[in-house]
Amino acid sequence: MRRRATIADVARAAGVSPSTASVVFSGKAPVADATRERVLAVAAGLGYTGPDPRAASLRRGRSGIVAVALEEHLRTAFLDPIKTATMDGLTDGLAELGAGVLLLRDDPEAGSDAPTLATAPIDAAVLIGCSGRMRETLQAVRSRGLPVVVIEGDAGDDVPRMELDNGEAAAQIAHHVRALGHRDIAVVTLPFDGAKVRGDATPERIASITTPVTSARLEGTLSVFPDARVVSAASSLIDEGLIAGRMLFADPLTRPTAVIAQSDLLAAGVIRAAEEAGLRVPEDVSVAGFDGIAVDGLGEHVLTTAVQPAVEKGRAAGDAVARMLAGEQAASIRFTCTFREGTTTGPAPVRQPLS
Amino acid sequence: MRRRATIADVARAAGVSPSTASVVFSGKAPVADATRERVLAVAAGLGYTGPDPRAASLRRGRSGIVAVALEEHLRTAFLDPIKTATMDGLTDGLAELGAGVLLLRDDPEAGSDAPTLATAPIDAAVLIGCSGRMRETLQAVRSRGLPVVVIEGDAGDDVPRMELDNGEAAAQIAHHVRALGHRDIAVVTLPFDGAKVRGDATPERIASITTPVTSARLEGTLSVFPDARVVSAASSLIDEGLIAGRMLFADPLTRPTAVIAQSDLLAAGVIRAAEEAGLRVPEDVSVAGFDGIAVDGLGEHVLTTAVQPAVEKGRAAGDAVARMLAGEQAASIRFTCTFREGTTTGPAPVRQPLS
DNA sequence: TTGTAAGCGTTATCAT
DNA sequence: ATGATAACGCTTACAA
Repeated sequence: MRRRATIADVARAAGVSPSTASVVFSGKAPVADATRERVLAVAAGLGYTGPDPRAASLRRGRSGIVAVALEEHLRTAFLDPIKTATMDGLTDGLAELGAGVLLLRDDPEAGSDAPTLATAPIDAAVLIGCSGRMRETLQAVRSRGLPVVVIEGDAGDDVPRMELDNGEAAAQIAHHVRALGHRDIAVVTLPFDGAKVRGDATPERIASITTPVTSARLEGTLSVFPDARVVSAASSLIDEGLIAGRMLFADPLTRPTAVIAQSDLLAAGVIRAAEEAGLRVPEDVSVAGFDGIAVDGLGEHVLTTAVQPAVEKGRAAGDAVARMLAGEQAASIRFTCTFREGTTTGPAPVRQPLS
Repeated sequence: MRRRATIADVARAAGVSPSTASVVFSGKAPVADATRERVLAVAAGLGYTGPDPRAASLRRGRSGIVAVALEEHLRTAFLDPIKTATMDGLTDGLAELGAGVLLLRDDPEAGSDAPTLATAPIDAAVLIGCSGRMRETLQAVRSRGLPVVVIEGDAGDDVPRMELDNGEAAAQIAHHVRALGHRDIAVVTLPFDGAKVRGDATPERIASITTPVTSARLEGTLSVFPDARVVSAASSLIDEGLIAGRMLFADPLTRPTAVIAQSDLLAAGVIRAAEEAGLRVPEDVSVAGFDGIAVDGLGEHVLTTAVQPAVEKGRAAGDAVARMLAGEQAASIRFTCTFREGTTTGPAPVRQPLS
């Protein structure tokens, strides 16, 4: 087989100019019916199935592709209900714009030549959960002049952000817990950074948190409970909450009466750990989450949590990209979480005085 | 601001040829350190951040992007645990190959100019759950000479397929149910086609099923229970199973003693419907699923089901694409499901004779 | 190690 | 309604 036919071949065989043939396929200008028929017939005969998208996108300066960069391994992202809900809204918003979604990882393995924000043929980028490490790649994208929108992250003041009132919502949960009489509190946090460290956090480590969501929620909680014990999880998974919960409930004398988890999945794990330790929720220990998703395996419990508008966040990001691509300005949007009191928090138990 | 700097501008300003500048960025040939430094410095000065991916991909003939086409709306796909598991394996396999994943819908709305298999700058395509409608688009891709792999679908004999032994596994479940003494059976199927019709199916409709998974599993079941009542669901969701279950359990006189659902989610819905109708599972009615995923809200039940290797399926598809891109042949693979007996199937209840 | 030159396949512009 | 032509920005033989 010879080389693939091009639009020039088709044009020549049909006895028209390349521009006419091009127009037949793009429909961007009127063409005589007879001419179109002929071109199409010739194209079919040559096995030409339409313009090469690579060439078209070079010429047009648009590829019709928007990158969605995730901080973590894609496998992890798909497991996170909040991310999928956000993606859902996002793909919706982008579809209206006529763009496809290219899934990208923030940090492709060094050796791999997988596409990155800097090397992929994209028209714009949406970063989900952008933290420090992403900054320099981001710089490359921005200096290419491509629109960038950030969901739950910080990429500088001139990059539109779609974010939550994480601090306020976390504080609201904390207030609720304090109003119930709790004084011995533990916080189970989302990851501090890419390092996936697990366990009790020192003040220094807390000061060095690079993940904006983690630090905003933590600040909200600590504003109410400055002395809370802080334990970080390596990712937002039930199993991670389980591990953290086991740590917290290991010593009956020092265990908290309430645990504030930074995600519903973590909270579900903490609850499981509590039950494993023979503690009743909420009679012996209260547990609160964050996100407002449906969690598997919680049984009859309804989590006390902050419900976030995840789909709307994604859709708003898509809309912002569309606007920027159209040359307009796009503003940051701050979404509001809704506090939901469930059945997993209750009055603080009365401590037995040490006789 | 003037037009964006190109590699030619950089080369000129650095006093080298374009090819040298190109090599500095691609690293495909040795360059004197001094030269590289100079080029890089000049590039930085001009705000040049590397080759335009669109131009590079035209020249190279590769874009580094593989399309993953889903039949349904992305939102729906993400809700399906099997699809996410498959995507998980797939993105893994493709990452090794160094390709990005472009999420595509099979059937973009007519008005939208969203990219399609025919118009996106892709190097290959993976179709998940390809049914009839996708065929013609597919034709365009194949005649562009791009590798195509299909997961759970049929795109012609020369397109490698990653599939399950759906028929055998379904038959195995049916045998299990029959061995328990059941004779009054209902099947709750996955969608027949894109139409999302719901309810009792006529033989004609059954004959016209275009979704391969649905028809393969159904044939397996009918091979054991030729007279089973067949009810189709509009999609693989717990709520759909619930709707189907309500239909089945509406009339105590005609209700089946066992329901074979084509997915675990549907089975979970059927179980919920049974409990809603005051029926105990499995004492009054047995329910079996398909997939082997963890389902939310099943309580203490362990579903009797066929466990499929979803992640492996995806990864194998990624590997197949890699092989085809390397010019090798890729063969179809048929994965085997594992029957798992749970607690949702039991002996058929003894019918009260009508006195 | 660096330079020359020839495209990659398309589409926008401007005539005709 | 159609045609001629010039980019779009880069890469890679091949030559020096």
